Amino acid sequence: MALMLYNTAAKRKEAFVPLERGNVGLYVCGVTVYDLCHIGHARSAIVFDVLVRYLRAIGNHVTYVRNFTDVDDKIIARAREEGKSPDDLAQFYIDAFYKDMDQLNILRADKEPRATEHIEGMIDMILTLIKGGHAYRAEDDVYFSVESFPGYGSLSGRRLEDMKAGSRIAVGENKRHPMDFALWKAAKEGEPYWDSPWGKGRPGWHMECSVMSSHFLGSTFDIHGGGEDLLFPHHENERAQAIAANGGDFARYWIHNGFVTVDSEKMSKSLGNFLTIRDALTLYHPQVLRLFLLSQHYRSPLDFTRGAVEGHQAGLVRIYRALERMESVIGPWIDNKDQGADGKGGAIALPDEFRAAMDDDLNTARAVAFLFETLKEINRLISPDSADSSGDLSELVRRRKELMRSASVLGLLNDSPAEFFSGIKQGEEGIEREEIERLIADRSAARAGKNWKKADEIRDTLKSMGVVLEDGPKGTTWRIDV
RNA sequence: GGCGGCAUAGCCAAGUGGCUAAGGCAGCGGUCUGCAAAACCGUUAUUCACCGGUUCGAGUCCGGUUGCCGCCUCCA
Repeated sequence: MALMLYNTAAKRKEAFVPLERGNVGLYVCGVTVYDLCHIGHARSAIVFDVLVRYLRAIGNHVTYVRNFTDVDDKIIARAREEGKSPDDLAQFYIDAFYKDMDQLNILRADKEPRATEHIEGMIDMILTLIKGGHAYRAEDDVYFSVESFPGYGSLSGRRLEDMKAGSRIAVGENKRHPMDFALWKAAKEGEPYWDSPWGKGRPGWHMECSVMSSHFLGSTFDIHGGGEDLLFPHHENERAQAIAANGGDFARYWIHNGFVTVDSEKMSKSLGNFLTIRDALTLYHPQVLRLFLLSQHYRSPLDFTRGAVEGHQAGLVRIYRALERMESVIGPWIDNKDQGADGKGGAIALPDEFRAAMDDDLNTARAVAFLFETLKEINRLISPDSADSSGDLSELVRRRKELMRSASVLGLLNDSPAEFFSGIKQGEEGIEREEIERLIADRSAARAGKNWKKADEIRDTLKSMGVVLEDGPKGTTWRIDV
């Protein structure tokens, strides 16, 4: 079994072989911190979170680098609007990023550099590019010369001639070629700046990723990821300038996740369908969102609709109910040292079917299907009329281990059933425990007297309060309807 | 205009030329239950947008048609 990944650069699935056996370097483009993260950021973060967890689960040591873009035109504009300093604004949204991503059970990267921490490195790279004839100064700006780099366009499958021909890009007065892009931008009045050989200014957008990825992972490293929209121009430019400056191959595998649409529309502020993670979390439990976002292949576009998400909520509730029942049969699930995908050590044992799905370009949809197949087995084993239920529990223990280990690689089922159900219940504050218990006691008395009419009335009353009853051999239990 | 992607059941969705087209949600029938709920069992696509072609064999490959979407400008 070997992990196959779709490499955008090759336009096909390739066997993933790291540069150094057992050691993987991964760089993912993070966010520009000028606003709250939306559901599309969540998808990207989750996809690469799962990639990291899986790479570790199969025994790799992973160095995961994810940046924050904290200097940028949008940040400057937004800070000005809010009367804050760009630094304060950036810090505010970095904090918000962590808050949202933590809820979605997204692991921290090993290195989380900010663009502003690497300005010197960027200046050095620009100097190298100028020296090598790949960049030129135009007044106080510096541009990269795309014509100086023979492979320009190969990553995104574009040809310079085509782009020039159909170009909607205005030819900057100072640019030699319309596709040339800024490496260094002179600061205008009132903008943040750093001193440089070209005067006060700030780096162009693509610089940071070239510099920071090379800084932490070397001039040739294993995987570079990001949203598909970053392929061009960002990744194309990032790669061109990095290779032009440092040599090497830059990233060997390029992975791009597909977009999220909301009700079939691309998210945009003008359409008013810009769904932040925060808003989504008021509607759905984070685990539900996570399951939904992993329920289709990462490269496919994903349409966020209420109906689709709620379908997955129903499925997740079913899994957690089974986990709850298992707790009463074989005790709570305890994390063993050898389980979980956060380990730094060797591979963990994963079911073959799960591995086969994940090895196939992280087919999380198939991996999720495996979870549900395992769930069915588990339910069968603990079903009251199951032939197996009386005797051997080792099969159940084994199945649960398979389920939980697989789920942990997906970052799912990390809550206990109790946590999950208390998290997913809505309107619980309006419900009085004592009142419910009293009604149930009344109903039990009625049932004992075979007064079914009264018993059913009480059940209906509770139902209208959002409480569902389950009569079992050990009495009546209740839960909040979800 | 250039480049790319997608069309599989009521809905979401997997499917890497070849046994009976995964899985989830919803629905229906059954078991269990006083009745329910939950769980289990069964059931729900002779067919994969449409038309051709290649092949012994195609949802899977090729060409065309239609429809939807993305990138080419900041974007996960």
